[in-house]
Amino acid sequence: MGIAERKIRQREEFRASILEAAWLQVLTDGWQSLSIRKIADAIEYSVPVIYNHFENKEAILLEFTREGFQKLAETLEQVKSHHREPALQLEAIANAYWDFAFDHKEYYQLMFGLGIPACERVNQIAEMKSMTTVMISTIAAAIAVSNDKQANLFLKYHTYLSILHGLVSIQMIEKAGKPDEDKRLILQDAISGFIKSLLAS
Amino acid sequence: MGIAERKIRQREEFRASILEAAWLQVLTDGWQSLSIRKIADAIEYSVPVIYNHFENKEAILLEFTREGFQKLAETLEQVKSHHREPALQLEAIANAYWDFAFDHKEYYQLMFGLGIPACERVNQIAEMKSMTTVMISTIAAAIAVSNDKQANLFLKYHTYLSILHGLVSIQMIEKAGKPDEDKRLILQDAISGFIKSLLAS
DNA sequence: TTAATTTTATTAACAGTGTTAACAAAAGTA
DNA sequence: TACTTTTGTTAACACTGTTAATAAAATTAA
Repeated sequence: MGIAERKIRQREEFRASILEAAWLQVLTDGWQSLSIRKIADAIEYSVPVIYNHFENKEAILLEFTREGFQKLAETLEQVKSHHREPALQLEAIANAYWDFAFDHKEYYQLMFGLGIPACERVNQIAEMKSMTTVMISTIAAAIAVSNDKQANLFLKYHTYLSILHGLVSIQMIEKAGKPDEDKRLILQDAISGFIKSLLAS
Repeated sequence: MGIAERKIRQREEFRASILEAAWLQVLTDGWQSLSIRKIADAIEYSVPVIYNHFENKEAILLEFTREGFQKLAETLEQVKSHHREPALQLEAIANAYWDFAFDHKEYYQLMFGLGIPACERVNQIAEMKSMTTVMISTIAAAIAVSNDKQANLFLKYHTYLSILHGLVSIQMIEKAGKPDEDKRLILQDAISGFIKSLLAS
C-alpha cells in the first residue's frame, strides 16, 4: 500500500509550500513582518494547519537560519577550493562571506539576529557623532605618528569600529561560553593586530 | 505667572517617569518585550497619555539609543584622556568599548539593533558547524605555514569571524552610503591586516 | 458498501500588541 | 461664574501568536 508513502510525500510538499510562502513574505517585506496569518492566507489554508507542520513561528525562522548557514558553508567551501595557499583562501573566503551577506541580506540578518529597527534609528542620531569623533581623532593622531601618513583615515576608522562591533556581537551571540579572561584575549589580539598594522604599514 | 513654567516642569517630569518605567521594563525583561501598555500600567495612567509625550514606541526606543551613544561617547572620551600615545589610546578605547557593551547590554543591543532571537536559535544549529569548520581548517593551514606555529587557532578563528561579521553588520546599519568599491576596500584593508599579522607574527 | 476510526482542516476564541477617535474631567483664563 | 484649553479615560480598530472545540474528509475494518 503506497498510501502511507503518498501521505508522507504530501506532508513534505505541504511543509515545503509553507516555507515557500513564508520565504516570499520575507523577501518582500523583511523577516520582521512575517506572520503566520499571512502565510496561511498565501497558501489558502486556515491558520492552525501551519501548526501541524511547525511547532511555532520560531521553528519556521529556525528553518531559514539553517538553510542560510548551509548555503553559506557551501559557498565558502567552494570558493576555498579554488585556491591552494591558505592566505589566498582566507582572502577568498572573506570576499565570499561578504558577498553572501549582501546577496542574501534576509538570510544573513536572520542568521545573526540583526534586528534592523536600529537601522532607521541609528541614522537619525546626532549623539553617535560624538563616539565617531573620539575614534576618528585618535586614529588621526595614530596615523600622524605612523610610517604611512597617507593612510585613509575614514577607512581605518571604519575598520576599527567594525572589529570592535564584530567582536562584541559575536560574543553576545555565543552568550554562554568562555570565561572573561579568554574573551579579553580575543579583543587584545584583534586590536593589537589592527594597531600594529596601522602604525607600521 | 509661574503657571506656564510649572506646567513645562510637570510635563518634563511626566516624560521622565515614562522613560524611567520603560527602562525598568527593559532591564527586567529585555527591550524586546517592552510594551506601551506595561508602561502605562507602571505609571498608573491610561495608555494614550504616553502618546502625548512620545509620538510612538519607536520614539521611546530612540531616546534610549541616544542615551546609549551619549554614555558610550562620554566613557570613551574619558578613557582616552588617561593616555597620551595614540596607540595606547586606541587600546584603552577598545577595552572601554568592550566593557560598555557588556556592562550595558540592553543599551548596546538597542544601539546596534541586535535582535537576540537568533541567540537561542543559533546555538541549536548544527549547520553552523560547517561554516566554522571551513574557516578553522583554513586558518590552521595558514598557521602551519606561518612564523608562529604556536598561534592560538581558536582565538584566530574567532578574530577572523568577528572582523567579517563586524564589517558586514556595520555596513548594513549605515545602509545607504558609499559605492560598492569603497566598501570592498574596507574589507580588503581589514582582512589583509589580519592575514599579515597571522602569517608574520 | 457500510460503520468506526483516524487524520486533517475550520471556526472561534484567548491574550497580547501599537495606535487613535470620541468623549469626559480637570485646570486655567476671561 | 462662564468659557476655553489642556489632560485623561474609555473603547475601539487592526493587527500579532497560539490553541481548544468541532466539523469534515480520508482511511481502515467489518
